[in-house]
Amino acid sequence: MLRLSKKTDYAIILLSHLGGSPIPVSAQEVSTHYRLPQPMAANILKQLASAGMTESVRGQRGGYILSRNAESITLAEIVQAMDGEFNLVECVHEEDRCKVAQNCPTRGPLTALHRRIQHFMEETTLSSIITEGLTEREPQTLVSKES
Amino acid sequence: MLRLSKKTDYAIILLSHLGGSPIPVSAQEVSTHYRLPQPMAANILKQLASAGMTESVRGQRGGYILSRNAESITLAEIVQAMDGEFNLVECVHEEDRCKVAQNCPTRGPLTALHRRIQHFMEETTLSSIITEGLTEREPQTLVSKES
DNA sequence: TTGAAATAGGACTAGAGTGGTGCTATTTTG
DNA sequence: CAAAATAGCACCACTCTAGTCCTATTTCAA
Repeated sequence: MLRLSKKTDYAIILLSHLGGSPIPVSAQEVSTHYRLPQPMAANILKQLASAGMTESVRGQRGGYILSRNAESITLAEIVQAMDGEFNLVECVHEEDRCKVAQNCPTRGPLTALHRRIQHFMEETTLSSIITEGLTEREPQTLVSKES
Repeated sequence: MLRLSKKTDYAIILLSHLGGSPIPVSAQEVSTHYRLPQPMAANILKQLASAGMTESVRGQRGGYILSRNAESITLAEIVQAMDGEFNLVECVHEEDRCKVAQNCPTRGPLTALHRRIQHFMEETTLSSIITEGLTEREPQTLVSKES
């Protein structure tokens, strides 16, 4: 249905939160703050840690902090970590396996769309997400379909 | 996983094919031409017909033709017919239901991405897909991520 | 007029993916 | 030493996807 998974959605929220804290934040804290189930939050933070976007601090008073600054973490990276490789259509990166590769009319336009989305996600950094989240609290213009 | 369904993919192929034929094309024909399972092709063509993009001709020598010219059929419309409403994240069009709407950092950037994708899909017509499919048989530049 | 070829409109199924939970072990602090 | 936290799993219920199948109806053509 062309939708980002909820885990990716949550991951963005959690990373944005971590970006605003200089000390480790626990899964408990974020789960209560955003009213997410605690095991869910814990799992996502674990996944982000093993993907190298956060560092963990174990033990009491432990939690997670960003392992890099928010400018260097991209939306593309987050999606990749949570959802896996992004391929708009199956054949985007496997043209040789396609049955009708030579006369397939979809490759051109769909790979073009794929590249646009990929490009946007690579250009969108966690820091820009944090900034937008702080400033654009009433995104009327963003919701309407017409420009 | 942020992927178009195969049915959407097939639908684009089939519509492109119909765009090149002045006479009705049957499900049988396209299924053999593109090596798709016949029932699959038949179902997709039925669905496209009920969505108003094709018209059906029943009986022997029947089949489907485009109900409008290819310039007026957009990728957005095809995706909508096969995959349903496009929402990059659940909350794109239901901001009031969101638990953390006020301090949700994802709305801004994700609705922006949503709108870009939507816009591209609305700008991409079936006729442009057909044209690209005819001319760009070696889409090297489209596959590479850099550029 | 009758049979073949085609659509109409369903229901249906197996398998994959999603969202979410749970458990045990380990680490660290107070 | 106990509490609080992460590590690394496995696991489940549910939904969605891809694909199949069946019966009825329409139309052409021999």
